[in-house]
Amino acid sequence: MSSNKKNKALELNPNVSIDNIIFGFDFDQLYCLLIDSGISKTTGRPRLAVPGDLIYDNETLDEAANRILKELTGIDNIYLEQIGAFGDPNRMGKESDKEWLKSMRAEPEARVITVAYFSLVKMDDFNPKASSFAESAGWAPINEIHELAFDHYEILQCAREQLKRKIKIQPIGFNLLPEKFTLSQLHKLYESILNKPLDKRNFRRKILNLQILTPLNEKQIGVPHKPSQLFEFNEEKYQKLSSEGFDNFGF
Amino acid sequence: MSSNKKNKALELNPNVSIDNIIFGFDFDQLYCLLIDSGISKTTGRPRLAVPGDLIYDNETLDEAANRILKELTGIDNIYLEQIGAFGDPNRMGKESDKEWLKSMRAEPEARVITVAYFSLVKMDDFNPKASSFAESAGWAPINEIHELAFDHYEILQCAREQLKRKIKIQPIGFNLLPEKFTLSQLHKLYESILNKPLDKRNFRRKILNLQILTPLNEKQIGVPHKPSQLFEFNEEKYQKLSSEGFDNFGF
DNA sequence: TTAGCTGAGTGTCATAAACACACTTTCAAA
DNA sequence: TTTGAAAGTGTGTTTATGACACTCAGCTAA
Repeated sequence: MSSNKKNKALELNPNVSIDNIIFGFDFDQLYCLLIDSGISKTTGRPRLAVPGDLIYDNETLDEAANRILKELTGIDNIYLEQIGAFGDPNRMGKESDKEWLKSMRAEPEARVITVAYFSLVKMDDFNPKASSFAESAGWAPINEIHELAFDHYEILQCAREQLKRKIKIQPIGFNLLPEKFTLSQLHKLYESILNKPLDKRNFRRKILNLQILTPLNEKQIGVPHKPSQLFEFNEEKYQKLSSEGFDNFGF
Repeated sequence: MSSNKKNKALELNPNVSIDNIIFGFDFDQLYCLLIDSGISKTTGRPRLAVPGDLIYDNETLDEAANRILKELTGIDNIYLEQIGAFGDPNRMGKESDKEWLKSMRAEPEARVITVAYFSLVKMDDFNPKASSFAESAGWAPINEIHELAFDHYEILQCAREQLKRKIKIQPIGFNLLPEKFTLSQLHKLYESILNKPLDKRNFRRKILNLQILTPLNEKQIGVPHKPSQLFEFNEEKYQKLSSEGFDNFGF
């Protein structure tokens, strides 16, 4: 780390990275956006990882996380929450990781602490983009991910736990849905995140009692069954609710 | 960062530090352990900060946090939980901070991300110790702290919030009490952490219903009022309870 | 046109948790 | 022996939770 160069602003910090678990939901299950850096020479398998990058010395951690999101998906203004720092000295010790580091990093041996984030995106907004750190990127169903580069699998599990914890307390789930959605979609989302079935009637009662949903004069069209009422999230009412100290959705 | 020296194990990483919010409780209010690095030349006031240090390249973040705790208090094996990373590029930008950095750090201009922890200690165990990073250290009542070095005040507030959140879910409060304690002491502890009064009878009922306390054949002695029954925390029962999926103390 | 499929939508009862609330007991000190 | 100070205790009300099964609306295909 040289510390007093003129172009400090453009300098990557070799010791701190951001990794960003990007969650999506397709009305059926949770997905995570993974990048593929190609077939590993050491394992012969594709090397899947969570998108991430070293930070620049002039950006905040949140800015870096947003930058990564933007570079990869082209989208902005996304729900983003820090998970925490992961810093096992051997977190990048797998052979396939070292191979990748050598090809990508100016200081491949440097000890890197990563700050993990998760973000919640509307899957429709996702515009896959060539990025500096991936040959390709795509959505993987969360339950079908069993192995990732570095300590990313561990980070993913922490992200799932944190999302579980958080959604019981704040209605952040709406960030995974389009503006207009049905109660069944929301129901399925909660089941996917909490990873357990929730009684339909009890769920609807609880959500509706919160009064943070505005029913629209609109229904689903073209579905081969009774069309569902559409709702939108009422940010304003929620702010009022939470300013009164409400912090429990009770799932 | 040189990356392939022989003595890598002994190298401080100039870019990553740990700060450790150490909470204590004296049966009346919450305290936080602060270090005093002497009178600032720029402000003329004592420079109070949370204990912390750069990390070594061969230690995990948890190990570094424990090291800081040990160096300062001489105690080991303490409840420790990560809060998260704080990385505003200007987090060390106050004049009094710069002054201190110049006198203490090999690379005073380096951009430092800090990983914050909080720990819960039994105040009796605290053995003040001369430490490399402080002239003196002492307990400050949490509600009387209004200003700290760096971004430590902000970190402290996050720590308080996280403790609040966590104590509703896990009985970590016992770490702040001696082995043997009374229900009133526990009651006061919860009130201090949650920062609101709790009904005595409802509190006692809730705690006792959890069945994680073992009543002892012992009472307070020498108190000028009805002596209180002493209890101890039953780790075993708690483990059983939480393995059954219990995660809500309902405060 | 109608029969059949699919998911939407709806209400009640029983149980459990939360909350509000006031008096008696035990010890030490004066 | 009186006083002060905190310990300890129970009930009724309200609110939230959880379990549970049928009808409705629209589409499709025979």
